[in-house]
Amino acid sequence: MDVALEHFAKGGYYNTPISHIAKHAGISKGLLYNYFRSKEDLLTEIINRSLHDLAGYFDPDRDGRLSEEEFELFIRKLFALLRENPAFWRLFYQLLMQSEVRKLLVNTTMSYMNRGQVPDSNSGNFLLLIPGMISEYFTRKKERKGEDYDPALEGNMFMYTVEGFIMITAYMDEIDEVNYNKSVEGIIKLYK
Amino acid sequence: MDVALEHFAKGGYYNTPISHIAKHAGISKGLLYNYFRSKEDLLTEIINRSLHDLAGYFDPDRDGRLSEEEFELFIRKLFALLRENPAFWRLFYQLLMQSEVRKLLVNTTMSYMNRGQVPDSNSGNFLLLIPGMISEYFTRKKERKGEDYDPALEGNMFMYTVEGFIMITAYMDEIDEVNYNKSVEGIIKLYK
Amino acid sequence: MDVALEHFAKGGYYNTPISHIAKHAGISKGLLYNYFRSKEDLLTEIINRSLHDLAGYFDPDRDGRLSEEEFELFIRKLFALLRENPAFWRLFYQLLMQSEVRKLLVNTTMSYMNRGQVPDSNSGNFLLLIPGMISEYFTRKKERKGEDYDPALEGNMFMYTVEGFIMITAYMDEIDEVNYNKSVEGIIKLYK
Amino acid sequence: MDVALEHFAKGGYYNTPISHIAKHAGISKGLLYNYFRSKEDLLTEIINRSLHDLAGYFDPDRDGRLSEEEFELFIRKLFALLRENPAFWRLFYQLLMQSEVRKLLVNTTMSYMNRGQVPDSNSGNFLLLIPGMISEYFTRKKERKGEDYDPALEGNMFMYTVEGFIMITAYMDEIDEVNYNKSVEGIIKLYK
DNA sequence: GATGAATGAGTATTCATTCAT
DNA sequence: CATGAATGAATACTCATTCAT
Repeated sequence: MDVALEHFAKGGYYNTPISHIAKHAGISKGLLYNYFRSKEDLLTEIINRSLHDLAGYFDPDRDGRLSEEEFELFIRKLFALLRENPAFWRLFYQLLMQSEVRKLLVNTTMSYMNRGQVPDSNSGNFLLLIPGMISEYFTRKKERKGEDYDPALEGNMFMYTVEGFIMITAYMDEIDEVNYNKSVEGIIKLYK
Repeated sequence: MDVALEHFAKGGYYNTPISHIAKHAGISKGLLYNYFRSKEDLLTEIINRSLHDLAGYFDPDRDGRLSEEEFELFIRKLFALLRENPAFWRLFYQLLMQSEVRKLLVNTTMSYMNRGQVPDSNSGNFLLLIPGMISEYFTRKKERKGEDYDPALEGNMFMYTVEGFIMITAYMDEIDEVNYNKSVEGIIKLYK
Repeated sequence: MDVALEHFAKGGYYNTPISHIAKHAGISKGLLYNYFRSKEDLLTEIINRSLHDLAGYFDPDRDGRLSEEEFELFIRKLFALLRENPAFWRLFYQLLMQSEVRKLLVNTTMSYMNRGQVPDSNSGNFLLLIPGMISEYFTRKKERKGEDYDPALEGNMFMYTVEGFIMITAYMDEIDEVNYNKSVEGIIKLYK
Repeated sequence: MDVALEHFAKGGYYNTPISHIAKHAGISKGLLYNYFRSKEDLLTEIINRSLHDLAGYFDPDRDGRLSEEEFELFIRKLFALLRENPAFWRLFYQLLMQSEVRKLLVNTTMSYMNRGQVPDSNSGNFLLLIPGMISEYFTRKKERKGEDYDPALEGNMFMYTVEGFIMITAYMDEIDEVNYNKSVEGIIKLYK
């Protein structure tokens, strides 16, 4: 699965032959098909594994609402995962960009991230997959910020920024430590 | 080309057979090959056409630097183009997400957007393709904003936000007018 | 037809698209099809034209037998034609080398060269297409040469040599005048 | 490879679809591509295999010069190979007759036949591929034959004859034993 | 568990030929 | 007479998947 992730992320899922993966993994095609029913099954397993890891980080106390501390923690964890495994994010976005695969992916992801709340499935970004808690967080924040504060706008701006940051960072050949840290702190400062 | 763009954007470039495009365009495969030398040529022509339209909007007075008005105009134009032809942006991002195609695309785009300035080619976002003027804009802005202002960070935050906004908007089934406008004004207000 | 001959000879009949010929001839494909019913028809016309020229040189007095002078003349004419239009010979041999085309070609050629005499059609060389007169010539020559002379062998050796000479000469980038002339005289001296 | 050789020789390399070969060989196209990377690769392997067999027969004692016995042996071996596998020679000549393929073929052959000596590459006959030893043989022969003997002419006449003999024999439907043997002995007697 | 030979449906591309203008 | 847009059958090659061993 690691080898497959790496090659899917680099060459694209449809462009990477199963034989190529088998060869680089040092096994035969036949054996690969003993473990995965199909190429799509292999892909699904890769996605699932990473989403499973991801799911653990959200809403640690499982009360369905993000405190300010949880919000900051959530952002830091998300970005930490990004740095640990950028190949996964490249694959993830690559699939998300293909309209016909996206619905499949969105559904799979939702079963991990969400507990029954169905978001507007038409928007393809990652954070909308866990929209309930996010929008609720910004709604609550209005109390701190006063009348002029527009929670819907702020929530969206936050999502744009995070989405863009993930995408850009995932595709950098190597990450500049200083800029990376400044960006993370900048996002937290602006939207916490 | 319109039919091809539509199908490439929906099903993915590699996943869309040329026969499928020909059929939906109501012509034969052979005729398609009278107009385009190859599938890749068709893709390139589609990209070029849209980039050509795009290129006209940057730096209207051609002095290589963005005034505040030009900056705002640039953002508005960019987002207007996004609404006019979201399919192009879906295709564009789809290709940008595939590491092996990206360099080709980046080079093509650069020849349109840039005048000899070579950006850090490793980051795959759109705005980095016109990086000179953007970073210069934020550097100049420091004079207005004072000592605490970090132009590098602000430039990056701006890029993340725009990138995320384009991506998310391009993939929405239909755009909520109110939210869309609020987002545009929000981005301008925050980063102009 | 000249353009076609040139390209057929260089690139091969099957490898040379009709469009390529039309373009180099400065006409449209459509016009070409006004003059020739098919690609094969074009080929046939080219062959016929050259064979027609060729046919005039054999057996000038039309008595069905070669005198010694006619034999020498025939060789000289044959080799002169070779030098005038080596491209035709390259095309001719090229086609002759393809078993499936050869029968067609052999038949066409025979209708020009021969008057009803059917040679062993299995041997693919040029001279066998006019075998009657040749073999008759060497049979008569036995009278001059005596008991040890084997007309069948001599006729064959003659054919091998001429065939090889044509083939090798037709494919030379440029002909060395001295060697060419020595070869011609050598063949005449040895087999006249 | 045997099936392919047979069909290439009969129908021509460019005219024989790979599917046709696979069908007659009783395997699928896919399997064929497990063994050969491309149609051209299949062709190259066929040529190489036969050239490999051929190469063993030249200059048996590897001293770079042909004795009279070696010369005779060489001719006999060459003609024996011709009878064993005429299809190969038909294919070989067929390719040699196509100007655009010929250089490729000449180079491949030379790496087998030759040890660094580069002949005039423009003439397309087989024997010129091993020209050094041949011309050297006839030069030496002058000592035996006296002042009037022209080694260049004799070498050429020899080549014409052999070339013509191979070509004509390779394309005969069936070989007449008596004529074949007489021709072999005739060539040896005339040029040894 | 492990292999890799074998398959066949699918895909990009070419090209002779037609035909309306 | 002349064009070139249009077609569709043919062809090399790929690759997910199966299965006997």
